[in-house]
Amino acid sequence: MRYWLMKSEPDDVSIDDALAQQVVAWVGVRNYQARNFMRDLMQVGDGVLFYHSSCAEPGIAGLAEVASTSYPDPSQFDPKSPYFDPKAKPEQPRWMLVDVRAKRKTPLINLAQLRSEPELAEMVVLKRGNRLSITPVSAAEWRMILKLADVK
DNA sequence: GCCAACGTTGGC
DNA sequence: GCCAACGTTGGC
Repeated sequence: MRYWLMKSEPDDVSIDDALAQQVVAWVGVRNYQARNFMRDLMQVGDGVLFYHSSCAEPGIAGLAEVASTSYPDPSQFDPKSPYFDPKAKPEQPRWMLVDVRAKRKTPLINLAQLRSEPELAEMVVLKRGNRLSITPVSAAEWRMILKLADVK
């Protein structure tokens, strides 16, 4: 059982969209490290912090969980998709994804709040220059964030 | 295999 | 829109 932070642009898929759909396939990850997290480490039931990025109010916006093991991201094979990858072949896919089940919205925890918590100082997502869209979260960080979100 | 150029991310 | 930081590409 692991914990993760997964970034989504709310203009694309917000926590509200995810809750409405219940389960979303996490399409479009095109970074090998993030792919490897999904492919090699994620297991059904892992905790997910749903993070809004590239928007007016970046921060943690909800809670979710990993709902499948990994499988090929179908968008890599679709020439009409912005995520199309001409080098990917169905018999040898490059990009994998998992399904994510949205669980609940939280009061938005913004970056200033996250940075103000000494216990969260080592969070990967807060590290300078970090651009990874999926980052590991420790059990202690997870508990701290549930506390900040006032989740019992 | 090096590394400069280029593209992308994402907060501000 | 700016720009720092970082990943990827491709010529050599």
